[in-house]
Amino acid sequence: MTPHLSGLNPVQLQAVEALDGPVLVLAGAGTGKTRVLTSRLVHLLATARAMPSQILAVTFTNKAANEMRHRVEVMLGRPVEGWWLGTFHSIGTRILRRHAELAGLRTNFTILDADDQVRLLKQIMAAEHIDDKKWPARVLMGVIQRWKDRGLLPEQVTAGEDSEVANGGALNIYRQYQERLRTLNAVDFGDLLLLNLALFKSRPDVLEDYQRRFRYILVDEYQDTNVSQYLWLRLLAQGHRNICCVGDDDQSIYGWRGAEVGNILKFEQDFPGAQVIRLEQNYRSTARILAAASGLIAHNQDRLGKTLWTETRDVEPGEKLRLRSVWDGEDEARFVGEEIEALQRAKQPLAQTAILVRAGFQTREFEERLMTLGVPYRVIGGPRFYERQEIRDAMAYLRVVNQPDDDLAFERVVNLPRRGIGDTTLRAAHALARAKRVSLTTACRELAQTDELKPAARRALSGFLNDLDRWRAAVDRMAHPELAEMVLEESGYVAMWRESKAAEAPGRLDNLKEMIPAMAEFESLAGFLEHVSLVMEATTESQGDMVSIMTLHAAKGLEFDTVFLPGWEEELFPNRRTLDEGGAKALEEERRLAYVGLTRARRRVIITHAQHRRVFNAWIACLPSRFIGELPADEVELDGAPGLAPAGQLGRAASDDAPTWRSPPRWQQPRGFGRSNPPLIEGSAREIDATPTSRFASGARVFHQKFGYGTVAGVDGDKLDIEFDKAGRKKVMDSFVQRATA
DNA sequence: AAGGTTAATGTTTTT
DNA sequence: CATTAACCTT
Repeated sequence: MTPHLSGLNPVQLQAVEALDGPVLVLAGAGTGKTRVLTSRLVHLLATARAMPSQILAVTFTNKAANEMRHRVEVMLGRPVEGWWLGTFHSIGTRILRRHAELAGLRTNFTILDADDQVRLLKQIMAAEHIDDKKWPARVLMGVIQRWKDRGLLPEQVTAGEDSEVANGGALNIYRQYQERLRTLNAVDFGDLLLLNLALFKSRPDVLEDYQRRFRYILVDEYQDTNVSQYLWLRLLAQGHRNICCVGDDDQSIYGWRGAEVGNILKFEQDFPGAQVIRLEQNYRSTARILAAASGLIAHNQDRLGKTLWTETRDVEPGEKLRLRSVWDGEDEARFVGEEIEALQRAKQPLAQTAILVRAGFQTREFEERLMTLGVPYRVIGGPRFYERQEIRDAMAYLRVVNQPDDDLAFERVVNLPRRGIGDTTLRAAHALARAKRVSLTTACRELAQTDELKPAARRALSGFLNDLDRWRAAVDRMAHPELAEMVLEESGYVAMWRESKAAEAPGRLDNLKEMIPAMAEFESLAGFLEHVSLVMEATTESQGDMVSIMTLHAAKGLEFDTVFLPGWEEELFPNRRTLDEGGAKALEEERRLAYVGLTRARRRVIITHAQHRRVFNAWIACLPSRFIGELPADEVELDGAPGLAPAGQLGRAASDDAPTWRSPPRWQQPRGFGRSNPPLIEGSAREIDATPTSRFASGARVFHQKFGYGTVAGVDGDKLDIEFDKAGRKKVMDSFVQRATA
């Protein structure tokens, strides 16, 4: 047997060897998915079934693509040249650049990021007199993005779908937005796929060429594809029909970004005669963790159904999951910190420990605690290098040099540092640009020729345009890192920070210095700019033995010995806002997120829920997440102070009490209703929807569990301003205090 | 054109 | 509370 096939279990082997025809591999968490993917690619190449250039392998992240490339090359023992391996977006870009002129673009088109998109939209909305207050640009952006996710160009959006947003003007804005992008010789992320679709539609000959080319297509994380990606794949696969999609419907957590679980659920209908292979043997987690995760995810309706199992099931089930009830966020961080120190004392590597949270803001308390304890940690997915202000500014300079029509970049730097090109000048330029349907640079050039501007402004503008011309002339005769250095110096941008007295100025200069050598890795300025647009993340993988803190979304695909899952509370997780927006479907996605969290753990899971949390400036009572109630009781042990734990919750579905997502959380229901626990704290029932009026008036003596006795100093709806005897003046929810008894 | 003040607004975010 | 964007004043 060939070496790349050895060590695979029978089902994995089946998945690797099923090369022809449509194949769906349902790969549960920890079942060796990556192994199968890479082996399949190696199998294709090793058996010479396909040349590298005939293989299309698509992933969602650059990380996944890089890992796949690396593992295939290691297994094969040689580098692979010329294959189409990359993210949906990078391959979409590659195809689009080859045929740019057919899509109304030039080859050097710019890829805009979310920030630029919003700024562009704001401009269009302002011109259309749409109230930014009523319809924030971000919301409209979301609407447009969603259309793009579904593969819809403006002319394909049906009138009925338009009405709800921006008084029926969203489609109009979308149309203008697309027009404007073409003028700017720019695309956004959605376009990278969408314009591929349009290209394939208008030029069947081009499509046919790719259909012939890609004899074998491989797709990772298929459950996360949106409609546009799905259509793209389906078109490309129509030639040879050798498409293999790998995914796990239970790990679909990007629905809010347009991913359609439906794509994976209906694969067999889309590709008749498809083989469906289920990878169910888990090599990662203990039997207990698997049982808990399976028990939880069984509460979802929309799933293909898989049962994960492990060979050690009966022999050594592993530790029970631990459930800990804590007083508040601070207490939670303290508890997690202590547990981590205990692991440290037990000589467990910190790198095998992770804290996985629902939302980014939750990381702060853990960071603070670990910092105090001196436990090394890293936060994954924080603010990224290329999102820093100074880097974005520098990038804008380079963009505008590389592509003169990139208005958003132009606007960003035209008066940075200040060179006397202010509002008035720009307003005139904008007006001219809009009237003539040209880019801002072009408009500015024209403006500098007329005497519409005051002499000072005119001189400043001409000066800047001359600089741009000079820099552009240097693109071909200078190495791009040197060019960048020159641009940043001559523009006065670096000087601006050098002279700045701001505390963060030195740091910003350091970052700029760091950027220049990083550019040398790319063959050209354009190559560097594309990398930044498509990859965004800095390649500096910090190493060392550290605890990882990240969101559940960021944790997908990773694994750790010990996983802490804090914040398992109603409202936070499942997230209230998500539920409000997405209903029952969203609840299932939240549950999948919980499932992803549990299945990251190899040996140990510690779940916590806080009884109170500070939300902005008020304290609120929190109930344990319904997901806690959905965990099989046998697999979980209650940890710590008895009485505080949600006894009686465990092992029965908490969602029995709150069966639908619309029903209010249990603590809002009348006392004694159903099987609800009595509130842990007297008076913790709180009104949400009704306009709240406080039971208390100014001057009332009250008692608070955390802050002790105090006097009500002011009442604002259900919020009380209380002067506490010991804790000082605080704003507190009405529901959180009781009348002082003494 | 620049700086300072006030008001709004707080999930997840592979590309 | 803490951050950011919009606004208003000089």
